[in-house]
This record gives sequence, C-alpha cells and structure tokens, in this order.
Amino acid sequence: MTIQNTESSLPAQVPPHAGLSFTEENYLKCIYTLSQKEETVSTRLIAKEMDSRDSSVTDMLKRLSAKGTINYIKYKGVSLSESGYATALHIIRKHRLWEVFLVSKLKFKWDEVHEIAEQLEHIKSSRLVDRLDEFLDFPRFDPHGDPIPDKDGNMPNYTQFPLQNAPQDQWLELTRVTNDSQEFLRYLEQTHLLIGSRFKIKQFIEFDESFMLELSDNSSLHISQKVAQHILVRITD
Amino acid sequence: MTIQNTESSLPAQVPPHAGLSFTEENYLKCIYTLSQKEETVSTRLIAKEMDSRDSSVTDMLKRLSAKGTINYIKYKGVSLSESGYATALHIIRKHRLWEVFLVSKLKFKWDEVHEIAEQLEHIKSSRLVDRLDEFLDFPRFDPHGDPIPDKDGNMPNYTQFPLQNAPQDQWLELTRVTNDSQEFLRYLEQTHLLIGSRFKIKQFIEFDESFMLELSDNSSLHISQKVAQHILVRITD
DNA sequence: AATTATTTTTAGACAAATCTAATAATTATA
DNA sequence: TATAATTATTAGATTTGTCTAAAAATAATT
Repeated sequence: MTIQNTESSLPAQVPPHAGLSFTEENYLKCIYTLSQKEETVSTRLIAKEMDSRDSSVTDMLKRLSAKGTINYIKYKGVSLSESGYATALHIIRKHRLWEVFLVSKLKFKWDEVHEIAEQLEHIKSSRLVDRLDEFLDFPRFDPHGDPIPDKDGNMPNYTQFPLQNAPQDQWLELTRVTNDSQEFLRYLEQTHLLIGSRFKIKQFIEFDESFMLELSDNSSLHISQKVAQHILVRITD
Repeated sequence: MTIQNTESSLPAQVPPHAGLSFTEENYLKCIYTLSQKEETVSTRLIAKEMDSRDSSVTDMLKRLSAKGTINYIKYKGVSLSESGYATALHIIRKHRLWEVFLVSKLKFKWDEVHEIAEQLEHIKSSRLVDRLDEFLDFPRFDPHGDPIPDKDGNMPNYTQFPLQNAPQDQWLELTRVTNDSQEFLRYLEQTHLLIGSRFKIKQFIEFDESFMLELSDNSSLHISQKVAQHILVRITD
C-alpha cells in the first residue's frame, strides 16, 4: 500500500510535494530547523539531529534533491528550495495546530504533546488542516509559544525577544520557550510559568545573571540564568 | 526512521501489538472485515480486498504469523489470533472515533471522512484515543452507523436488522448503512436519510421490492430494493 | 606545503513491502 | 480417477531507507 494524497479534485489545494514519504518530510523539517541558525546545513549536522549515519543522510539528500525540494551540492552542504521550504512550513503548521488541539481540546499537558504531534503532522489532507485551524479559532501560537504559519505559509508578525534583553519593571508576557526537554517544561509548569503568563522583572542579579520576577498574582519568583536563557517575552501594556 | 510506539511507561495501556507497521495493521483490519463473513479467509480474497497480488499477501501472512497476530496454515487460509483480533478492533475503534470527530467537530460530510480516517487510525497513542473518546462524549456509533468498540474491545449491544425485515407502520431509526460508495452516500444525503433518521414503512411494493416510507416530517419517500438492501434499522418506541 | 584529521561520499548489504514469473497444491470436471 | 482449472506458494527482482566499511574530498595543523 502506498499512502497517496487524498485531495483529488482541487489542484490549488494540493500542498507542495504531496508525494513525499514520512521520512522525507522529517528530513525537510530537520533541514528547516537547522537552517534557522545557518544558511547552509552540513550532512553531519543533519545526521546528528536525525540520529542517523552520515551515509544515510547523503542518500536521502540525493533523493530530496532529485525531487527538487532541496539545493544540494556535493561536499558543500544543503539548503531548502522554495518548494521544500513551503513543504517544511506546511508540516510545521500541521504539527503546531495539532499541538494546540491536543492541549486546548483534549487537555494534554503542553509537555506531552510533541510525540503525538510528530505523528499527526504527516496526515495528508489540506482540507483537514484548514478545518482544524478554523475549529481551533485560527491560533497564532502553539502551546510552546511557537508561531503557527497560516494557510499561505505566513508567520504571524509579533515582537518577542529574550528575557535577558527585556526592560525592568514593565509588564511582560511569556511568548515562547526555546527548550523542549521534559525537565525544563515540567519546571516551568511547577513554577506556574506558562505561555501567556505575565510578569515584571524586579531585579537582575549580576553575580549569577539570574532574575527576580514579580508575577501577576504579586508573588515573587527567582529564576536562574539557565532558565532565563530559554524564555522569550513581549512587552504588554 | 522506524515509527515506534509512544506510550512508554504504562504496560497496561500499551495496545496489542504496538510494534506493527501501517501495512501490517491494514492487513489485520482487512482480515477482520473478511472474517465477518467467513470463518477462515483465503489469500485470494485478501489480495482482492487489498488490491495487491496473491504472492504479496502470502509474504505478509508469513510475517503476521511470525508475529503471532494470525493463525496461518499453508494453503488452508487464515484467521485472526486473539491478539490480532484485539489489535484489529483497536484500529477500528480509532478509525470510527476519528470519523466522529471529523463529522461532529470539523463539519465534514459523512462521505468525506473515510480516507482521512484511514490515515488517522494508525496514530499510535492509546491516551490520545481514550481522550478523543471522552472529548466526543463516548459515541457508540460512527457517522455511518457502525458500532465503536470501547476501550476494552467491547462492541455496544444493540439490535439492528435489514430494512427488508422490519415491520410495517412502526417507527424505525436508521442505524447503519452497508455500502460506502460516494454515490450511495450522496443519494442518502440528498434524500435526507441519515444515521439517526426516523421513519415508518408505509407500503411494500412486491412488484419491484421497493418501499414507501413516511419520514418524521410527514413527507413520503420511495426507495428501491437496491437502496433498501443497504439500510439497517432498529425499532424505536 | 605536506601531513593529519575531519567530513562526505561511494560501494555493498539488509529488511520491509511489493512485484512478475514459475512452480506446487488443491479443487473441479470430464 | 486422471486431467484441467484454480488457488497458493516460492524464487528472484525492485524500491525505500537504513547500515558498515572503504575511499575521496575538504579542512586543520605542524
């Protein structure tokens, strides 16, 4: 059995590269993620991220290149082609929308949904994605605070920055975390720091680069440099 | 990449045969369906149903047999083992719950959901299934009227029978259709005959074995033998 | 610049899932 | 019951995605 794309009639609605396998989609997603930091991505980095061997990656890069989803030059690294980029964004859109669904409708904790969303992101039906989007009332961020691309691949525009760069004594909203480990997410939950939480920086302790926060319920919270490092915020009035 | 089962900690919650591939799951489902009609199923029948060659089926039967999901004797046909049966039911449970979700929450038409559910049924997470079940308020039938097994594989008990065997002048509820073709489902929709619709048989026309129905809005509907054949009902008081 | 170390690619093999073509078993029929 | 027809299985090949081990290219270092 081959998993074929289920949208038959409407060519306009067929997502970019509907004929990709789960594995190919995962590679594209991986290359997308790594491309956030560097222009071109090395075979070795991908192998590390995908937990596979370099030779397997080379094989896959050839396949993806043949399908036009990446720009690949031997020994020179790889970047996403325009259509590969669109595909990656589409997968990320699905992943994040499903995460919202799992948390907001099925009452999962935000640190429990990643693995399930890894499976759901490969379901092929753009009508499904768009209806899910509508059902969830067009969320712009997932439970981790990551932005959700819209139908056309546009990321929501928003201004967020590392907590370390935030001004003191102004109300901030936690918009995103940049670490997905169970340990980190459980810590945040325990301290009631969640996406959407509001707080002020009351003090920056230079000695260990830690922060003293004041939460919206007037309680205080001390967080280490290591934690602050993985928190993004925006200013709220 | 191997798709591994995502439930790590709780052995009791791990579904039967969590390590099966999509393809293996599809074969089990197929054997389950065919087993409804006959005790043991032939290679040829499976091949026809799966739209593959006999030799491919033989190969797969060996694999499934090695995994203990089926009872297979060369040249003698095949039946589901106890665990294979449980697995098949679990897949069917997922399929039907997702169909309910798609229709009742995402507003798909009941004849649009099958293909998408074919994909969703392979998502591996029993916690997901059970929460979905709860979110949907533990539905007992899917949009086609097919019964949904519960957590433990028990089918809801209900008494339904072919429209042809139903008594005249008694209120009936349409509980199930036994034909999934687009044409049939669209016809039903057009005539406002849906799962849950209530009507009486007003007349049986012997000449062509067709039926004259009275719907709950007092309108009349004439349906052919061919249509009646694929409709199951139960008596409502 | 020459040598060493690292990274990347090739070559060859394997498992899953499929196929075609050939063979074997079973069933039906003359 | 012998022969024909049907059904099922094996043998061998293919594709996807992976691997190990060896070779080639690039980068780093003396």
